[in-house]
Amino acid sequence: MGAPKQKWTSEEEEALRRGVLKHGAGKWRTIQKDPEFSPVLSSRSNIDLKDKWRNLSFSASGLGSRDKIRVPRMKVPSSSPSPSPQLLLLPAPDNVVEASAPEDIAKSPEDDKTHIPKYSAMILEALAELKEPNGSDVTTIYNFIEQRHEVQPNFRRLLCAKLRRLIGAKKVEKIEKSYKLTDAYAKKMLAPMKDPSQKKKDPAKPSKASKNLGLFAAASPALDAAQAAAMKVADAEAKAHLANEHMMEAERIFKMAEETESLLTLASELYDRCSRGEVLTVLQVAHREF
DNA sequence: CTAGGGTTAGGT
DNA sequence: ACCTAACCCTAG
Repeated sequence: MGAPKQKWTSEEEEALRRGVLKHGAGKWRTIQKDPEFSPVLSSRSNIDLKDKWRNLSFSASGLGSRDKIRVPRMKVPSSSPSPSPQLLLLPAPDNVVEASAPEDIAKSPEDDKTHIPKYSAMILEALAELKEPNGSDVTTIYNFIEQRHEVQPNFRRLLCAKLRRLIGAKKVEKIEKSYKLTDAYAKKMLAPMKDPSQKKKDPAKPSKASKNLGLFAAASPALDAAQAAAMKVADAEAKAHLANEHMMEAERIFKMAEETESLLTLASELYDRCSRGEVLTVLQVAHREF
């Protein structure tokens, strides 16, 4: 009657996404009361947030006029052609950006010839997309990465160590208790938009995903990436839910790994500081707390 | 307060 | 006619 339906605006959606990244899915009241989002979400209740997030997650992973498999229950078929029945596969191959994204972003030819797997790439990616002017705190970064990729349970500790290294490499700077990309490095990332092989995605996008994505893609390329991120988030959410049991097991291992990890972090930090010319004694290090 | 099932309005 | 998104209700 009075208010037929109040459709969600893109600002509200964006605020919701950022809220989930910052506080985690399920903390609807917290998100709604956060001064960062409350102006945008003032007309939405915590329940509205929850429902909207449910819709977003659903259409992102369910994606489908082709298949209406809502909750696909894989029963480990003995003669299935699919080699990995555990993960849900999207029917449309063209909109799967997959983990190639982080590599693109953090591709620096000459910087570290040593190891540095893709974890640092994930961090840079997270900072680039969160792009908070005052930097993002560790929890925000952690949540972002944890929802987008599946990480080992001890990742939080690794994260601190990696951040220190990135600061040393002048790619990241620390403000108060938050981290952000340095201006110099942020520019380097924005410049190359990859070669023509990237091109446009298939114009024949399946169903309504294109409706939502199209809005943002036209506005800004960065938001486009954020959209892709959001889809990954939703996907990761689903996986995380399914992998709940595995996580409990992982938690047990985490307990064991934690002590080992402390040593690794210590070593990593030592290496970091020594490589910057600091002279440390074992005693100094021993007095440091974790 | 949140999660989840259920209901209805709007759009194709 | 069917599908989705917003809204509502209720148990935990």
